[in-house]
Formats: sequence, structure tokens, C-alpha cells
Amino acid sequence: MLLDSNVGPGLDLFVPTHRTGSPPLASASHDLERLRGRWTDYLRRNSLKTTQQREVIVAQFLQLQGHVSIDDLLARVRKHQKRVGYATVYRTLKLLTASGLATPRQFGDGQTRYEVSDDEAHHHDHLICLQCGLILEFENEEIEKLQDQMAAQLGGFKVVRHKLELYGVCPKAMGQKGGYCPNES
Amino acid sequence: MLLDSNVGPGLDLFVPTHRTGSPPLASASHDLERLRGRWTDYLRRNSLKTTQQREVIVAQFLQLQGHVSIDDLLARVRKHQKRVGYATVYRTLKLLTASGLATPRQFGDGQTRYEVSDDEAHHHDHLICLQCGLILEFENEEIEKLQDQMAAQLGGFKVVRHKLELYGVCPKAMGQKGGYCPNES
DNA sequence: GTTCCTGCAAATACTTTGCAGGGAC
DNA sequence: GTCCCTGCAAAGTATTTGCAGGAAC
Repeated sequence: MLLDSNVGPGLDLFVPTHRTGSPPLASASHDLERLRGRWTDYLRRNSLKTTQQREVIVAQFLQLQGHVSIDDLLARVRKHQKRVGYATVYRTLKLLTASGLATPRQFGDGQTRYEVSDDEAHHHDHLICLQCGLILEFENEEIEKLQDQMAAQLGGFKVVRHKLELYGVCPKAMGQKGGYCPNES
Repeated sequence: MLLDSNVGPGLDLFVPTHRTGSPPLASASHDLERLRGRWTDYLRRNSLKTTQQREVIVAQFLQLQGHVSIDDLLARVRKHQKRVGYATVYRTLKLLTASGLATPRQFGDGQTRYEVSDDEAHHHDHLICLQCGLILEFENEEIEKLQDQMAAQLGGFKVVRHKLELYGVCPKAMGQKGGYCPNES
């Protein structure tokens, strides 16, 4: 349901994802290859087995952008493999998390969502609509620069990672005349 | 792992607290008065009743700093009022949230924690040391300004609240010669 | 009195776990 | 063959809800 457009430096991603909607597919396939490689390495290093279920789950997960809930992912997986249980998805996502390929996130609605965490990809932050739950992703170098400065001032710290979440309301929810909700386009 | 103390403009709090420990009590009692006033206003405006249970729950909650889980809070409440049910605490915290006095937070362990959110107090963000868990609080207007801009660009959103956490390492942990850890001073 | 609250227990929602059968190596 | 894995159902948590009695106004 959404778009994906680059808007320039300082404002990069624009990948709206809806709670119940389907996140868009990742574009670069060589990235996928690399990620897949990390996965098989992980399996090998831990003497874990390759199974049809895992293959499908991982394949579906890695080609997503944005955040997936267990339900979303299971639905996708079942299109390729009928009869896959929730437990398997939960268990596989745990492995993905342990292997560093997935990052669990809580947006406050009680469900855990997962996103592909690619060290080599750009980090992104989130804007969550308090009205409808729409989650937009963004990147902002200026903010990151200020964060680094701030940390330096606070005692010479170096920022290793960070988490920034903005919770807001869209023009429509604010009751602005003519305002529309990005989730409706 | 949490805390606070004043250090000056732009770089404010600095006070330690533990996740599983008991948050410290708030210092300024006139603040408490003001918060309490907001609560009674909220009750009045919504034709809600003042009950003994609510009184105790709200009193206990408002005098805390840091984050409390429902269990923590209920335990405190029960010291003053035996026989208060979980449901009442949940319901009251929901009212506190609706009134703007409480903010729910998820740290990823499945439990929701709440903290006092005081509009008139300055909002602060956190810098967490990955080495020792020290948590510094800070404020940065420039960053907030950029956040507002970002949200506006992402579809005209207005930021209602945000969460920013920086995870970093101190000079000492980085192995810098002469570098020291703020937690040791 | 009327309306709102409360505790309790039952109900939900999400996630984890036990187990017997099946698949990967 | 030996383990590891899977689906299912049961078990766990955290949180919400229905209800009858009780308190606040």
C-alpha cells in the first residue's frame, strides 16, 4: 500500500508501512544474497538444520522492508507453504534475531514487530501516527550529527547506536481543513 | 539503571535509578501539588469520581521518578491500601495516561512501564553507557526542532512526543589515554 | 438515589513450551 | 540412525472486560 521515494539528502526513506498492511519488497537483490549468506553461515556455525519452513520464512522475511508482525509474516509464508505454525515463525524469528539479521521492535500496541537489520544498510528512525498506527521511516543526518555532538558534550561519549521515535498526528487528525492522512493515499 | 541531577542548561539531569529497583521520590513538592491539581481537574472535567483507591494510586505514582511497572506500583499502593486489584491500577493508569500525566513505555521485556510526564517540565532524552549502564539525561532544542521539521516533511505531521535514546561508550571504555568515565567522578 | 468504581474472576491477546512424529544430515 | 525441527495444543504472561456489590456525589 505505499510508496517508496527518495526525497533527497537528509530526508531519505519514505516507506510507509501499515500495521495490517504489507511492507514493500526490498529492491537490491545482491543485498538479499548477502543477507541469505549470513543466515546460512549462522545455521552452519550453530549446527542448525535447513528446513523447508525456515527457508520460506527467512526468504519472505529478508525480502521485506519495514516492520512485520508475526501474523503478517505467517500469512505470507503460508502462501508458499500451507501448514506452517505460529510457533515455527516465532522460533525462526528468534534465530534471525540471534543471528543479527532481525531486530524486534515494540511500538506500544502489544505486538512485537520485526525488521531486517542490515549493518551495512542505513539506520533509520520512525514516525508513528498516534491516530492510525501508520509507521513511517526516515533518516536525518543532521539529527545524527547533533546526537554525536551531544554525546561528546556529555562527557566525551561516542554514540554506538540510537533509537529515535516520533509520535505524532497527521493534518487530518488535527482537524486541519483539507488535511489528509498519508495512510489513505 | 536510571537517574538524575542538574548540571546546567542544555545538559541537565544526572540521577541514577535502577530498572528493577525503586525509583526515587520526586523532590519538589510544589511540583507534586501542580500535578495533583491537573489530576483533579481531569476528574472534574470528565465527571469522574474521587475514590480512595485512585487517591492512593495517583499519589504513589506522582511521587515517583523513573519508570514503574504495574506490579511495582501495586506493591507500593498496597502498603497504604490493602485489597486493591490489578484492574484498578490498570484502569487508573489509563486515566493518568489520558489526562497526560503518565506516559507508557516499553523496554522490550513484555511489560509496560509508566513514567510521570510533566508537560511543564522539560522533556529529556537519554544517553546510556553501554559499558556501565550509566544513564545521563539531556535536552537539545536543535534536535527537537529538526524532529518537528522532519515530521512536517513526512506528511504534515505534528510531533506530540518523542523518544530518543543514545547508546554509547565513554572515553575510558574506548581506551582513550587519560579518558575517564563520567560515572566515576 | 443515581452513577461511577471496585475486586474478582473470566476472557483476551500475544508468545512460549511440551511432546510425539517427521525430516535433515 | 541420530538429532534437530515441526505442528498442535496446552501453558504462560500481560492486560482487558463483565458483573454484582459498594462507594461517591
